[in-house]
Amino acid sequence: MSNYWLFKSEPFKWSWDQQKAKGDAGEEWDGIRNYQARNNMREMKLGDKAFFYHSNEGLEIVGIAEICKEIHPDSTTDDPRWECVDIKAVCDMPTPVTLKDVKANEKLSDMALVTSMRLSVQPVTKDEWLEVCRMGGLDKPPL
DNA sequence: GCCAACGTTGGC
DNA sequence: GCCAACGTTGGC
Repeated sequence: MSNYWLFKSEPFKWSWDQQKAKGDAGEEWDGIRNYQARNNMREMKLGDKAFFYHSNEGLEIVGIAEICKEIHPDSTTDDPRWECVDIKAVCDMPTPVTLKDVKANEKLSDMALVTSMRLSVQPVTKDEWLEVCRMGGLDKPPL
């Protein structure tokens, strides 16, 4: 059974468009220097799905990505503590789901996006996954 | 650009 | 091992 996640990115550093341009090759999700975020990445399995969220600007879930390489050393540092996964774009959210939308939805009140504001790599429950996909206009959510 | 929240570091 | 200082994240 696959699990669900959410990756935050500041679009002026690494945007959904840039991620999509990488296609199936995917891209290393490097630069994470937070233990909780790294620990979440350690749990990820090939094929797990994840929301791609634009922080700072946009403040919305813009697309769905998939883990295409499991945990490995972060190539941007020699510090062995920091590891990461690779992800590739799967599809756009037909309608981006904004942070405002998430906060306004009672079903999503426990979502880490709301409760752990600063965590940049978060777990998403299956219920949350389905609800956000529904809000985003995805009739057939990737599972 | 501000600043609150919160994670990390380092002195003791 | 506590906790103050400091740095970073991210919403507003």
